[in-house]
Amino acid sequence: MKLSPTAYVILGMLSWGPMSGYDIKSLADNSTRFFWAISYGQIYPELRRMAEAGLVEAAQAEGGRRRTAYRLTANGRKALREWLAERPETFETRDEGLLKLFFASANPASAITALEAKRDFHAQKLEDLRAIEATGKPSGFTLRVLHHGIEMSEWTVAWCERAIAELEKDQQEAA
Amino acid sequence: MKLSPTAYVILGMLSWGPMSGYDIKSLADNSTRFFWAISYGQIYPELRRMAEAGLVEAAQAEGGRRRTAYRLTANGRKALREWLAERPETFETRDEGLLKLFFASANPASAITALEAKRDFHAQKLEDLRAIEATGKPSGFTLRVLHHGIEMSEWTVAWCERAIAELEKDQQEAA
DNA sequence: CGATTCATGTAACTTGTTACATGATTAG
DNA sequence: CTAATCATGTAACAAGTTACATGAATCG
Repeated sequence: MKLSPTAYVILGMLSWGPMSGYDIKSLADNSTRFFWAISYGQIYPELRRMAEAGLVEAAQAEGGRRRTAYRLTANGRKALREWLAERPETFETRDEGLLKLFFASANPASAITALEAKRDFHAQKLEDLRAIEATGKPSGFTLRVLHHGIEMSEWTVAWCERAIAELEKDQQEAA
Repeated sequence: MKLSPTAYVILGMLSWGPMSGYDIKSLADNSTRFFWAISYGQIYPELRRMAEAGLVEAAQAEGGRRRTAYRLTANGRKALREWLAERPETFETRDEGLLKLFFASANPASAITALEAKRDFHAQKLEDLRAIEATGKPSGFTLRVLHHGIEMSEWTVAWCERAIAELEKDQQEAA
């Protein structure tokens, strides 16, 4: 059975304990979203398919709210472990800021706007990641990934600042 | 008329001079692909739609090979300039290496494999970008974007090396 | 003359997002 | 009581990839 990388996000989350689709989405919005976003439109159909394939099973339907928590089956854990052992292949970036900077000769004034937007985006991301760090929850591998995000965002903000300063200097010299 | 970011890649390329769909694809594979990839399945239908909308027009159908080069119309240039002036919003990453590292507690030995694959990917990218730099073609904004890619790749390769070394040290201490 | 490159195009598929609908429970 | 949160789900849409088909021109 071939699963999409997104299905493995679900499997990975369930490896930490039983969870509902809602829990998975909430967790993803505070963690993997920075390097692998997922949406409800994927989660619920995928959970159902994985249940049919025997990779996950309903864990509880306890009192209170209507809610289905899923847990990994032995097959599900095996599928996750096998996927983890394979070399990752997807490393994609869609950066509209770099794209606009790249074509900025058609509108040179837009270059600084694009860089400011890129800087602001990563500054916000940095703030979000530091807030997650402050909760003290991540440890081990997840903490390492968090630190990657923090350091990368710091680097990116600094790069944007530097580029903006250089462009502004160019403008002054041209004037 | 609402255009997809990918359509603006085409418009941006045409702002440098008339080009065929094939030319656009070749150029993109040596430049924007690192932060905004496009495929033939988008280019040809998009060129046709933009021609119908009056943003581009066929420039030549000169002798030799069958070939349609397009150039920007005044409206096309205007659309490009307006898009450039808007704040960019899309900054997305899909990093399967970080994803596997994030869930590596379910298979700890896989962490180093994932990091090595990530390192190798960015080392290859660095090599590609340096080869482009060596052609001496990029200048101005495109050179700045190229340098962003080079510096970011260097940073990433170094980060991976460091993380691998730390994980290997952890393993030794555990043994 | 055979391989490569130039060149265009489409169909099927995969993937993912957005918006909406629905309704229970809980906190203030 | 009412707003927020918990919770599930789908339909329509948007975007993009892959594989394939076709064939001319050029290079060795």
